[in-house]
Amino acid sequence: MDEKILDSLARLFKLLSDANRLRIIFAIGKEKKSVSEIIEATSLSQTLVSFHLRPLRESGLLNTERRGPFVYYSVSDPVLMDLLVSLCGVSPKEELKEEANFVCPPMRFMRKWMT
Amino acid sequence: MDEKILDSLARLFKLLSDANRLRIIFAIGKEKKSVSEIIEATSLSQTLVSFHLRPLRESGLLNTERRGPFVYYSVSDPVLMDLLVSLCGVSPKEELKEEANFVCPPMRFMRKWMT
DNA sequence: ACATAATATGAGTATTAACTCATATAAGGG
DNA sequence: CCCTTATATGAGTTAATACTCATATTATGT
Repeated sequence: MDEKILDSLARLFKLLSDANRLRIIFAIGKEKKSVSEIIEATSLSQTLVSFHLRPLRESGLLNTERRGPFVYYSVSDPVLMDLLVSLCGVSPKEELKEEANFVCPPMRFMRKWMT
Repeated sequence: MDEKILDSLARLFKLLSDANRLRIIFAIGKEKKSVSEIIEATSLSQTLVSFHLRPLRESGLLNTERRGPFVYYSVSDPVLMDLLVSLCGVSPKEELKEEANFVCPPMRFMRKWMT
């Protein structure tokens, strides 16, 4: 059993294990959102949003693109968004729910743990 | 967007976000393993194993069953094991790999993040 | 009842992660 | 060049989590 793999799996789960980071990811959804928009949507402080954006960006879960004074963040892999929407049964944009309704066993398992 | 759901999702990810807890879950696999066997398989100290078993048990991810002086732990939902095996591409028992090879998008996404 | 093996737990320490504050950098407009 | 807005970052604090040690509990055999 390779220790490296366990570590990287634990790292991925750790990135997703904070409610504020999840809020931020949900706020971005499948669009490109500037930091200001994320702050507005989440009601978190600017510093806290930037603080959480860092590990999400550095791990590669989020992409950035600067346009003038704004930095736009987006979820690198749309499937991550589908996965979270599917797990939570709630989408920032209602129409996302359709395409996100995964019915494979892993999804069913995880959904069981949502209260 | 319901805050409760985000919290419970974060909690589930948190349970899976520690490499030692993953080691313990992998050590159990799809069988029933006594604490002694888990200690032996993981080379972690007795106290540390019991320490990590507690939240896994209390959250319901693991089941317990006492037989004489031994307490046997098992993974409550076999799909969790499939999910982890599928993500890591490594199984304690080789034959598990077959049935664990999920090809749905969420799995492909997560697998991308394993180094 | 005592000795031993298996497991759990309370209390303390240490490490890490989350958060805040002040300040820095970057861009655009006057 | 200065001023304003947008974002990032270093340093410090607090809070949570991982770990250790000593000891408690539960069960079994004698």
